[in-house]
Amino acid sequence: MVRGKTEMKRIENETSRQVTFSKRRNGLLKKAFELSVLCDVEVALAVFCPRGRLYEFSSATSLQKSIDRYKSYRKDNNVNNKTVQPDIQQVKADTVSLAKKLEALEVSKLKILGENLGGCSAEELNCLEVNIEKSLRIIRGKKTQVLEQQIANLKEKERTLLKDNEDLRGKQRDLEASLVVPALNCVTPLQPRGQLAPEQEPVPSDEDVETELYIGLPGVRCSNRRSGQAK
Amino acid sequence: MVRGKTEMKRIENETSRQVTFSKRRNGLLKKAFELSVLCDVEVALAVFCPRGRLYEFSSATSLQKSIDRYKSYRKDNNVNNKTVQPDIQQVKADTVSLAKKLEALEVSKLKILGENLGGCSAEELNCLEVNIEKSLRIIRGKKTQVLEQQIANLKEKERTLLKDNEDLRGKQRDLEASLVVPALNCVTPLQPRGQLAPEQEPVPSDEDVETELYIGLPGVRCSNRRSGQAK
DNA sequence: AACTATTTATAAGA
DNA sequence: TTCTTATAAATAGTT
Repeated sequence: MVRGKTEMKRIENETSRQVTFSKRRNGLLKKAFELSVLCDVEVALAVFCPRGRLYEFSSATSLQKSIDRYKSYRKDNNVNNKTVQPDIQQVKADTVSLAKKLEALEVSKLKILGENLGGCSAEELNCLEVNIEKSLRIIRGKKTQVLEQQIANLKEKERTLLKDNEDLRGKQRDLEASLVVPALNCVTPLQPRGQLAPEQEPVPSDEDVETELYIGLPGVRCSNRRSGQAK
Repeated sequence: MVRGKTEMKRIENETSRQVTFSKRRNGLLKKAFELSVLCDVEVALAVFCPRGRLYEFSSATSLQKSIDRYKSYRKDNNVNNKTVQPDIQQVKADTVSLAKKLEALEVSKLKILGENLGGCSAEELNCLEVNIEKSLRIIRGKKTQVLEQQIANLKEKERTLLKDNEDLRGKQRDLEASLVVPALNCVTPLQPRGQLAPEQEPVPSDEDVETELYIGLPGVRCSNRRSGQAK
């Protein structure tokens, strides 16, 4: 909040975390108090610090009273036995409900995937077929779209590479020229493999020059002898 | 705190108090959350608004859990609480787990149905396509099977009915014969309605015979009077 | 703990 | 309710 936004995650430095805890805890307690006074509402706050201490605030006469009110709000007003029970039942009910939804969804998915079709009527099967055909169309469309994008990207890359090649060839020609003119007896330069346009064929020199192009296989040489030719 | 310090006492203006409550409540909840995250401590907060609603925050899985921790802190942790608490947590964990599964399944189903394909790679789309094509084959096969079964059933029914018809016609012919031979003047027998082949047309008798076919309507009799006939 | 540069919170108005 | 704005308050890092 100051001198650079604080990232909303646990402060790793122990001391720093301790200091911040102290400051912010007070701030929070103060704010809780102010809210309860200004707006005339009941506020209960408990902060459990790591080393076991407890900081609490309640605008009611005690936090216990607030807890009781909370329980009352949660409709489990009774003493111990029943205090937690309804809550657990609520949660269990939620779980059961979720489990049912999950099962229904699983059955539905299985049917869509063509499994577990035992009890399906012709009508239901037809409905499934229609939905799946539609889905297939959509998915194929999306796939085409994705692939076309990939192709477009690759073509763009190809264009860039071709242009780079062109530039390199140009530079190479310049270099060749600057070498051929001052020293006619020392010519044939290395060529990039492949994609050589005819006009980029190395100019045969009058000299007995052996040019070797090496490809990446060990022991395999690609030689381009001109010895006999020039004679 | 702004445009003139706010006096720390109940805001008397109803509307103003309501607005301030809303704003400060949010601020307080936010601060409680921040404290719990930054300092890695458990914070529990409950605000009871005048109109009965409850706003709560707990960095634990639930405010109830914080209350239990509070009780434990206050050394009034009775047996009941201890026995029920782990259970409730177990059930809650189950619920969370189920909810996650449910969500994943929903996403998966949507994708299969061609919706929500935003982030799919070409590979994923291909996989979907293959699965769906397979499913489509299965469903179409099943559909064919169901329809063929229906056809088979109908054919079987037809066969049965034809056979019944045949049997009935045979009985009819027997009856006819037994009636025609001993008493030539007493003929027209009951005919099954419809589906009468031409050769089964009742042989018109020479006698003045009144034949009535009764159908199942109340008050309608189906008599085959022969009284005059026998005279 | 005190200081301060900044960020946040928020009261009032729209 | 939500947005805007001026200003009060909170607070991170420093001393």
